[in-house]
Amino acid sequence: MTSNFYDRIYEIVRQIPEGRVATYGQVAELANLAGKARVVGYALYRVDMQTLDIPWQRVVNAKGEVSLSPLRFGTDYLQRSLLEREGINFSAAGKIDLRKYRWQTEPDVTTPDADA
DNA sequence: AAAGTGACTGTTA
DNA sequence: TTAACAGCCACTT
Repeated sequence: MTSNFYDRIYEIVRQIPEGRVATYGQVAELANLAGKARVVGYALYRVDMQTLDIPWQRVVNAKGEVSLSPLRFGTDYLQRSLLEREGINFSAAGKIDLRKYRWQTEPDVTTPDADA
């Protein structure tokens, strides 16, 4: 049961620090599963039902919004609550500023756009 | 085994 | 800016 993919995914998600969020695509990439973002979502979908040891709430979609299944309707409020509790701020549209809260595991140059 | 589904993402309009 | 399409791969039936 549970393919290796899932174990890898869970491992990554567990490493997301508080006050930070990661996208499904990002988690997939870190888990060596680039392009399989949907699989990540599927894995987390199961995790929610099996265990709560994983901070699934810190995983959001590329739009910076909380994604959820119509089956879990209502849990979006829970997820948002948990994230706000960690210090993450939501916009009026209910979106997260990924530029600021995205879990960055790689050193980027921040694109110093010319010389101001 | 084939077809359908999905907690996604990037491109195009 | 949002909305719709297609691509993507694993899981379920």
